[in-house]
Amino acid sequence: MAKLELPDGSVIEGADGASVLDFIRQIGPGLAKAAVCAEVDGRVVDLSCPVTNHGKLVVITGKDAKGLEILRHSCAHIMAEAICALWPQAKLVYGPTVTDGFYYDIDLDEAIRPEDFERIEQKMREIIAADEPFVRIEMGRDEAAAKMANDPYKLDNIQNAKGDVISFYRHGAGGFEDLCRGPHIPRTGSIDAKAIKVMSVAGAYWHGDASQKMLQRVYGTCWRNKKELDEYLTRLEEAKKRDHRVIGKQMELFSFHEEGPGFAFLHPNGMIVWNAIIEYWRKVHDKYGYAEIKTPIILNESLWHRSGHWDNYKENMYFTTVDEVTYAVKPMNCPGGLLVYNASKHSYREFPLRVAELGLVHRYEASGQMHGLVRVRQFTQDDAHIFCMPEQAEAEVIGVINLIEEMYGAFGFKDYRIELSTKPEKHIGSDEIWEMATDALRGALEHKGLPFQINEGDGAFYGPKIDFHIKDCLGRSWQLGTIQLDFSMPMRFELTYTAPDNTEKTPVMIHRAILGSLERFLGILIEHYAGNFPLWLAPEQARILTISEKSNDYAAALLARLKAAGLRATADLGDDKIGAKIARGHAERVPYMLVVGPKEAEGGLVNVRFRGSQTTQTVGVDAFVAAAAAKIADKTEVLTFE
RNA sequence: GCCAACGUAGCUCAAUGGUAGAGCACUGGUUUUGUAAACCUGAGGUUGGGGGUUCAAGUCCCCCCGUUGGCUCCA
Repeated sequence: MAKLELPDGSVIEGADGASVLDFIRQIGPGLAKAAVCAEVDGRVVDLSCPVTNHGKLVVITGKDAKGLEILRHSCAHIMAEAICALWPQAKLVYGPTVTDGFYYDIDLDEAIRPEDFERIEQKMREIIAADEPFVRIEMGRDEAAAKMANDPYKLDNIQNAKGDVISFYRHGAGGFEDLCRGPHIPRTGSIDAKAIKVMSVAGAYWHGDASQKMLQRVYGTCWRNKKELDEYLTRLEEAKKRDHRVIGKQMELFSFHEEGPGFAFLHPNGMIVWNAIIEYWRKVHDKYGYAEIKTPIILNESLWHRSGHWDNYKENMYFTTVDEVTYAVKPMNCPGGLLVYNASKHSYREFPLRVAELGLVHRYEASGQMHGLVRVRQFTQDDAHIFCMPEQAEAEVIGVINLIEEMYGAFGFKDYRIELSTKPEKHIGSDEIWEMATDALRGALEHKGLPFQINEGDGAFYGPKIDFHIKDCLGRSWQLGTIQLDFSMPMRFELTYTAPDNTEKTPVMIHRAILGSLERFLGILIEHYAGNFPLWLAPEQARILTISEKSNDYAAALLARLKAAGLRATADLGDDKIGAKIARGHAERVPYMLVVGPKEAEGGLVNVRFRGSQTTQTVGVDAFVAAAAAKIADKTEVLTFE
């Protein structure tokens, strides 16, 4: 007799070797139908798995996160079966689940096109309708390797598989079979045929290695039911509406042109947001004791030999030659900053020396990498270099973290992840100096009580670093800030300072960025706010809408009053009806619409309509100006008045 | 850079190989309006660029540029 204990402590018994499903049937037919897999003693197994001895049983259904993942993984196999039925010469490579779906990498000379998706889905629905069982076949590694001797991909998978038992799954009338660790759903019919969709196809290198063959990666998704699939598709639509490239056009924030691929053109509206960010940035940096400099964009090639960029980075740099002298367009700001440092002699008494630069850099990225403002070839780094003595490093890093917390908070990013990257194999500098630097970074994080993840061996060749990844309102992660200790540059540029003992020493250099790339940060902000900027960032903060042209004089006086108060305001004096003006104001994401007619003119009032809302509120002009000023000062996202 | 798809008016999109259109925006006019789009009118295009096939190309073929989705890389 075999026994299984349920989570509630009750025990069910069955014949030795009976399947997990046989046991679950004892609990109830409904559960047996809903079950996709089971956990026996913490190990996830197929329902067909025989039970011997005693154990603990947890039934997994599609409702569990684990169950959904199994549904998707099995769905990847069903898609593979469908593709093999349509293209018998297709070779299967690897088909894992990913967030919200799955993909299957396929080696096939004929291109799979979006027009083929419907055919693939149709075939998948047939396979699901046939409700064939998933049959697990186990064998030893050698036997499996012999079986797959003609398939280099599966042979590779067998070699990389953990454990001694290699398993295959067979389903479908045609005897479709694929190497897989499992577990899988009991029958193809366990999947809701209305809840699947083939999403896209893209190229992917085998093993992610650009020197290997390019495979076709077919992405699909699978949900518990049609409702969930539809919700997912709606979510994608919503995300698309937030796309900063779409909103950037709608709000006339920026544009791109063939004449400068990867170079953003900022329009007047975009510049307002840009300048608001920078104005705030300067204020905070002043508060934290930074000086600001500006160094040239184009510098003699020799500088880049000295900095090491020419050796490590020249494929990504732009060059220009004038009068037979070659110049490089800077990909980083540090070499210029070091020339500024070396322009005068330094004492430890000046330290820590914090020097910031909003530096425009160019990096030649491969064409396939560009993406709106988020990935460009020209961008502005909010850079800074801190020069200090070794014993000051940790306190300086703490100071940078404080600055980061303050700035991210102002933009509504409360949730971020921190990673500490340590010494890579290829590095310069002694182990002692690496240890000192890594301790400084770790010590700063521990002093702040911040949780962090360690990326062993992922630091730059010149020093360890801390990276900050923020989460936006859609839960997507973006790397923004970075703090790096650099041992290379101070030596290459022979930086010195006079130490308390009157000897010349090499300073420690901290290289840091808070927002990373301002262009990219603007793109992230647009998506984070879906274009609904808080008042302090909004290109147009208030718009006066007249009921008719009879109120134009009042509107003009009101506009002058708002502008005098420093508000970015305009007036819509056209002969459109008020409904049309309001609709346009909402569409253009104006935070405050001030409706004025004879009534308001008489009482010195404005009727305020809030962006995205139907509610209106009539207040005096002074009250409105004061409320708006307070919102701007607070950097709040809330528009409504108390 | 690699694989695939796409590129039509300022924007969003139509157009079996047979005269390139619509909505919004824009021009001029009518209307003087009270809370999510009044009406009329006009203008706007070497269909990304270049070559080819054809009596005829937005549409088919080739090359280039750009964009999109991924891979790789990264701020």
